[in-house]
Amino acid sequence: MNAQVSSPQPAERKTRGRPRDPGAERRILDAALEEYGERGWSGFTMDAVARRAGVGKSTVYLRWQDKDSLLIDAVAARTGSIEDVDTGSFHGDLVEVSANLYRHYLDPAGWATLRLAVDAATSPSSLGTVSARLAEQHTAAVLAIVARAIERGEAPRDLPAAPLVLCLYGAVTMQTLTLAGSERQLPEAEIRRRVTELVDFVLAGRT
Amino acid sequence: MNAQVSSPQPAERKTRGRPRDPGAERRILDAALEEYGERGWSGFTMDAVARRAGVGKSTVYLRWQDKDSLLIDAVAARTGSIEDVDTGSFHGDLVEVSANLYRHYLDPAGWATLRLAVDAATSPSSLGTVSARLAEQHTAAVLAIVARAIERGEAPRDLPAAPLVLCLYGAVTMQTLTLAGSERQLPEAEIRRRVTELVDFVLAGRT
Amino acid sequence: MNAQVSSPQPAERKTRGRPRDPGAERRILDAALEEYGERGWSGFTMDAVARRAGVGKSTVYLRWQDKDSLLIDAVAARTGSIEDVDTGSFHGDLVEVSANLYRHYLDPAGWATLRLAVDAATSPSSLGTVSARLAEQHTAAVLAIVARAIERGEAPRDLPAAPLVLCLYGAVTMQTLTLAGSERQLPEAEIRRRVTELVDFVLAGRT
Amino acid sequence: MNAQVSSPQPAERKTRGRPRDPGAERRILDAALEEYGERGWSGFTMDAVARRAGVGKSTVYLRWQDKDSLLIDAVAARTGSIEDVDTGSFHGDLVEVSANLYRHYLDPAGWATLRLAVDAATSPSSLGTVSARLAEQHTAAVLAIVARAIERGEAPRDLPAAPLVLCLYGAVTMQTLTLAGSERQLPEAEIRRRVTELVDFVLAGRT
DNA sequence: AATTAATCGAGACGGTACGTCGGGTCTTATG
DNA sequence: CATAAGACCCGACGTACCGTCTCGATTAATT
Repeated sequence: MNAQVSSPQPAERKTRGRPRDPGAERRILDAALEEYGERGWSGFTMDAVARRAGVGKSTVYLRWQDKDSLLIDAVAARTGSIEDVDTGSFHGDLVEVSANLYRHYLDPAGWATLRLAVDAATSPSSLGTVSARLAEQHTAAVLAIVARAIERGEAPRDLPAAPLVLCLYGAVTMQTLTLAGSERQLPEAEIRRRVTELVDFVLAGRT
Repeated sequence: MNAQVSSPQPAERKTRGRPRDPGAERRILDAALEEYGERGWSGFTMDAVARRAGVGKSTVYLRWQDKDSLLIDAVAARTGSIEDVDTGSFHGDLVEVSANLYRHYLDPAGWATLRLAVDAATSPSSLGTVSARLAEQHTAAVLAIVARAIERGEAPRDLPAAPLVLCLYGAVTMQTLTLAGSERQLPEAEIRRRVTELVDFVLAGRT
Repeated sequence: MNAQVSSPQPAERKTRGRPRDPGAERRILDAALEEYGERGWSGFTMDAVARRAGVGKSTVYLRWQDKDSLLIDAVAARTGSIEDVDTGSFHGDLVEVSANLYRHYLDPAGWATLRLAVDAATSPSSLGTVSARLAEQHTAAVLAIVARAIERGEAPRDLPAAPLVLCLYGAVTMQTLTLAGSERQLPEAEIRRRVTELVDFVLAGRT
Repeated sequence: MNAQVSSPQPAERKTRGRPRDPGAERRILDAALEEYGERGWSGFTMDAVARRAGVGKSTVYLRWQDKDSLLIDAVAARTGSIEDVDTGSFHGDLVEVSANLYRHYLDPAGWATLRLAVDAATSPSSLGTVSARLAEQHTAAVLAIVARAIERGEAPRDLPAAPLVLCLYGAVTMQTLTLAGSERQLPEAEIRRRVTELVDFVLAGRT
């Protein structure tokens, strides 16, 4: 998916003057993500990002109005491809998509998505919609899974999809929330175990 | 409840010289909360807090080692009394406790709890336990509710309490996450409606 | 006079390709002078000059290698025709030429000449000769006047011309130096009065 | 002399809070002068000054509002003790004071005084008076010399002192103006020779 | 007519310095 | 001693300009 979230300039296509370096954007986003991963939020510096991307600060500020916007986009760019999943069974799909989210949250960049969403919720800025947009992407993916399951007759026609998404994603979020720094290295098997437990709970008596 | 979380210096009682102004602590915490509510995280300034509290910066730093600690305490001080609930029915208790959480999250100070928990999860600092402690409080409360329900025969003995808590709290969290600034004023009825939907979903086929 | 001082590229005459816009040079110099007059040195910007001249920055940098060179030329272009003066008497000539200089210094562009000369004196750049060249022009003019006066018998054959030039020009310079922004609008009569006083002093006992 | 020219803050004496480091001011001024001497105007950086002075940038900006103000003060601080001179004879005094000025101008810091004066004359800022104040100091010194000479009977009672000062100082200024970088190392004897020539010219027929 | 080569306006580029702001510490004089 | 005030060092912020570069679009002189 990976749609720009707060997105560099509305892009008035006139092609007057030197065109923007098409590679710069990618390089900056990557640099931002790496910096964020290595130094964390409080060590995250625009100067460092620019330097690492081999770019002048003006080039960064030409595309993003401030630090937050950049980080949001950098982080949102990573938030793709969680969603498309098709294992053949309803239960399997939910486990798969939840495990994806779980893994996403264990990655510093992925976790940053959540942090920014939390920030955005109360901040007076215009970025308030970030979380909503991100959430929509996820929701849509799970809704597709549910629709498929209903088609296949694996789920009742009146299965309340919205609460299901909220519960599943929320549960994963809450669980990763309690994992401190060192514990954030879970083996794949453990992730699947935890996720399966949640899916089982959510699906109990509905298949 | 309101246990100090990272807490002003243990304060070795020796009482030589001028005693600490007993009101200062409260004034600082209040000021911190107000500042945080009005300006958000990025506008939250130690100078501003001190000024609003009518206090010197040293007085603040004498009690809290840094900005994070202060905000954590300021926020934790508000985080009380979510938990004890007894409406007489399992369903009612869950609705009540979820609504409490919902309301808590709509308050800037309450929301800050979540933000700090998110921060703490990846930060190398010693605050990593904050979220855990907070989560424990909540979990314990819901576990008590579940135990009571089982006693009353309203729930099966093998009801998986842990996933239930995660799903319910997670779902509330995710839902408030998508609420932007202006939408964060929900009428009580709307809160109950949303919460009831979630509880119904979680309890379906289990009562 | 108006010789190019650091001058737009020697221009190797080959004339293939589009010829340079003949008006651009003039427009840029004018714009530079106006900008300098309005904003002063620290507000003098290449972008602004280009914009005002209705020209791309490349067009400017194609003709002058840097900001200094442009300003020098812009300013030197205005520095003409101070020198040729012939009133018929020695005293009259000196008054005339001094008044010319005085007026020149009250004009922002003229004043800029001095500023650049001062800059050039210590800067390691190759502009070091600017002041010298300018000074030579002036000196030559006054020397001509002195020679004429000696011919006419108005001045002794051993009149030390060099110190005379230094004193006269120096005195005018120092006097304009103490004039702040608002005071730099002197009526013609006042200029003549001040200049006459200086010439009288310098000529005393020598005619 | 060395009066503050644009001078750090009017200084509202209340002595609340930590007093300003009394050494900082001196250290900053010295650092500024050294930086200016070594790197010249265009290489003169606030960061470098602060670093060299072992001081934070805020400490600098607390005392001077911007780069210009600092440089003016740094440079003005050096402009002292040119003036007091008493060799016993009128001619000797003038030679002495002129040689002092000459030497002052050959020093980068001293030359900067002139540069700033020139800047100040046209700049819209409030520093327009710098040059005037500086000039006054010098003028006053020479006037004292003239007065003494008249007392001693070495000069006529009606000697026009003002033009004399202007001519002498102006001539020295103009002469140093034509000296390029490398030529600015004159042996003491050469300075005296040049200065004596000027004084002789100015005094001719008046002693 | 097609080609070639230079110039043009526009504006993005990598840098560097600016002046501001905030964190956390330190130093006074006053309780 | 603690306190209120406020200066201190540090380092990041976002802006502004410099001088360079790269576009697409002219504009002539040369094929």
